[in-house]
Amino acid sequence: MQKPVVTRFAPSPTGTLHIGGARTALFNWLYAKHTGGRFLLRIEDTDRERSKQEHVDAILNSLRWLELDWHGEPLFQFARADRHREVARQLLAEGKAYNCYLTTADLEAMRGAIDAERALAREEKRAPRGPQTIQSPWRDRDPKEAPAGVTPAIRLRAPREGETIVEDKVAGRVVVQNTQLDDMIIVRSDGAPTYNFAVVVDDHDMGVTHVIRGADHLNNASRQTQVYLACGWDVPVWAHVPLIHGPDGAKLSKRHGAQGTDEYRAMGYLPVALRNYLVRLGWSHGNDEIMSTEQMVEWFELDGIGKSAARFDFAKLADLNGHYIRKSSPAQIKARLQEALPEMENGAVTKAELDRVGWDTLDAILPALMERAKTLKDIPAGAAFLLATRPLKLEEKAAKILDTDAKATLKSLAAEFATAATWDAPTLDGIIRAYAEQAGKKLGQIAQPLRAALTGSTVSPPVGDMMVALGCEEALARIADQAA
RNA sequence: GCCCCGUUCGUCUAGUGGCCUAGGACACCAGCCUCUCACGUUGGUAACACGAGUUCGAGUCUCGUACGGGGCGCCA
Repeated sequence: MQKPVVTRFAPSPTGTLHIGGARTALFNWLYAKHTGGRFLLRIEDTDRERSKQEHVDAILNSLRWLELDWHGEPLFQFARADRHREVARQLLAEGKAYNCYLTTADLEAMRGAIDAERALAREEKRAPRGPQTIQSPWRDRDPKEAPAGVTPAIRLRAPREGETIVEDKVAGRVVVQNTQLDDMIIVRSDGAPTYNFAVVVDDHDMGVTHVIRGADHLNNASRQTQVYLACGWDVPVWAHVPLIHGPDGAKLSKRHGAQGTDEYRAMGYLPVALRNYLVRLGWSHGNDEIMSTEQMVEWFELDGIGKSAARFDFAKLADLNGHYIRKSSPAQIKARLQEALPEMENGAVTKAELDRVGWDTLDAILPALMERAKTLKDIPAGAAFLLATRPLKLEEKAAKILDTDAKATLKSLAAEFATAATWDAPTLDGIIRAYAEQAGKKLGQIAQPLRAALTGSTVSPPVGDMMVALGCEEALARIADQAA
């Protein structure tokens, strides 16, 4: 029987959840769901300087927001240092690792010598001589010769001949000559286990069967393979996912606008849209673009992952987001908005305003706003006319529309509206249409001045909807403000 | 510099030797719908990096070149 699949996401809490990390987490989550396996979380907090609890919280929050649930409690890597050292001791006892008494100064000197030889070789147009990696003499030296007072680092006794092969589900078969790999340090001289070692021990202990992570770790995979082999453990299935680049093709960075998942929330993107966008970045299932989470789970396979890096395209994300906003219920959007508004630009002010007048004020116009929104930000922006106070400030174009003719139209229209039997959109629309017909004018000649008077703008939801949202009194007052 | 990886429309991608006069989506352009905007809808512009080879036949296989990315720590 096939072992049940165990995947994991292992972020370092040195910042917020990077959008690339979000995709990695999504892929791991999807694959676990797809195979009926488990998705685990491990916090790689061994960098004591940069690891912060606030970052752990931020990452966990982003994962929850994305609705990527993990199995059990997150494992903290730093807390497992004793276990890592124990495995290292075992390797030492078996002769698969050794104490290395090289000092930092020694290493610098050796690297300097290698660089110098390489430079010389280039000049003389010949191949560089001697080892091209750090080769510790302590690999073969008698430990009795150890200098007094120097605490050793522990190095893995890696094979110096042959090759190390990584069978990657995405990259394929990656072969690295062992001469390229030095004896990696697994425990530092201060007793702290190194990343490439701790990762292997943890993944093994957690029972991880599939390591799905960024392609920036592909080189690490060969080193880690050597650790697995030394320990006599099964090597997991590797899948190194190509990185996400910014729109200009360079590594996604601050300059591109947003790297943190929390920033996308603040920009008004829906988790369902972000998931759909992210899953199509580097993975495909035929020509399917829009897919439900259920479909993603059903379809997600490792061999659907592409080999090349993808550029982030905000326009496509926005399109997807608009789609999912339209598919949501007004209640869902209202809830999302309440959640995200405090994080948005000027959102706190808008939220205070809406809290004051009551969120129900939005109800009449929300569906019309959702129809037009690309991000949640567009909702408060589109509802701004509701919160505005008379007399309205007119945009230049709006002022232009309100010429003498238009003002006269508004005046006679106001009288018609005052007779409305009920104040709802169909009735009001009916009045507008009847008036246009009777006056022999196009609808636009009536609706545009109305729009200008109601909003001070030339762009808005349908006027009928807005009049209902504003209420009879306010709507008529705004029309009267602009009427001749 | 060394090692590893990649390269199909502007972008994300389909494509696993003949179904490709290369398909879809976003973006863009034009039309329709229409009270503006948006939605929807119809159509359009637009790509196999380059060069050799294998083959009856190559976007698909091989090699080279160019370009891009990643990695070279007692960081993670």
